[in-house]
Amino acid sequence: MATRKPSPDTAIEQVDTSYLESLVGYNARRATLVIVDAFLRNMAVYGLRPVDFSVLSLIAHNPGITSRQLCTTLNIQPPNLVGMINQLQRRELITRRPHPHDGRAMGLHLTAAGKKMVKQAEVTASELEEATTARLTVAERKMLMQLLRKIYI
Amino acid sequence: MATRKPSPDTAIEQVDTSYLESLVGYNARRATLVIVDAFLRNMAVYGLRPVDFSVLSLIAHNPGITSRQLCTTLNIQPPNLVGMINQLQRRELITRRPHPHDGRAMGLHLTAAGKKMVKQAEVTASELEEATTARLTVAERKMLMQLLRKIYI
DNA sequence: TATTGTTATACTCTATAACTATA
DNA sequence: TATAGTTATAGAGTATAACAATA
Repeated sequence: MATRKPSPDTAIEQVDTSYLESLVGYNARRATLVIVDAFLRNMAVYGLRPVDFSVLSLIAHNPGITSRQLCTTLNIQPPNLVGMINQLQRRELITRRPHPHDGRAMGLHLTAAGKKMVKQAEVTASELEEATTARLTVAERKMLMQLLRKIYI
Repeated sequence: MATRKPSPDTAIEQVDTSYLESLVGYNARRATLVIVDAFLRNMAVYGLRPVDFSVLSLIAHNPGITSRQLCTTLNIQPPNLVGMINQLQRRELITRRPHPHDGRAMGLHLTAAGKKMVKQAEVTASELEEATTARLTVAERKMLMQLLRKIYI
């Protein structure tokens, strides 16, 4: 029979994480890290990090969106978006056009190459969703997202 | 009637995030950020970040745990833990004692002050759990953690 | 030969202050 | 006066290489 009560200066064989595992935040963070890791690996072929994918996808579904709107939607500080947008433009995935009503702003649009990449990347993202939630049923996956939204919305 | 189909160079009034919201990763990350933000605010009185709290709590429930075990459990790189441990020791919340079986390692233990702080901090963490999951029933909260664990374990 | 703890270091991510041009 | 976009910069977080002491 193994010793149960840890006496002073006893080595820990198995780490007890039961307390941390009783916290939603701990579980949410661990799950997020696993998904982000898988995302980084699978999106590397496109040269896209999660944030780049989010930006491109939002431009795809919102042609003409401004940098400011991207910042608000994705919780990015404006100075931190500048470099990303410049890089996406240098890679000829997006273009900047004058905003129709606001001379200060620029509307962001995908190039043909950008559209093609987003299309492919979204397919990869879907496959990734399947893989990371492989142990969940369709109903459970839906339920999980509903519960998560109840926290952040 | 409002214009429905966005023509070239049309301003985006309302950003359509429906695609991103269909991804588990996006929802998990957003929820995690909300919880971490709340955690940072509420734990500031103790001078503890989430990682400091996790470290102290693991030492509390696993007296004698080594740095290496903390790193493995929390997915921290050993060099990045050194500073945290030093700081917690300087704050007289933990002590390092020789490991009983391994001369290379040090067992980590809470001081009386450390035990007192962990006790209080865990109460605050519980209150925080209540607040961040206020829109979830007890059953939903349990379900959420089970579903998250199915992703990361 | 492998592992624990450590130092030094670099790279990424995120945040703030301040500027310009337009509103 | 306020906002969009930008520059410069600082701080936090995270990663790798290499070392001494011990297994």
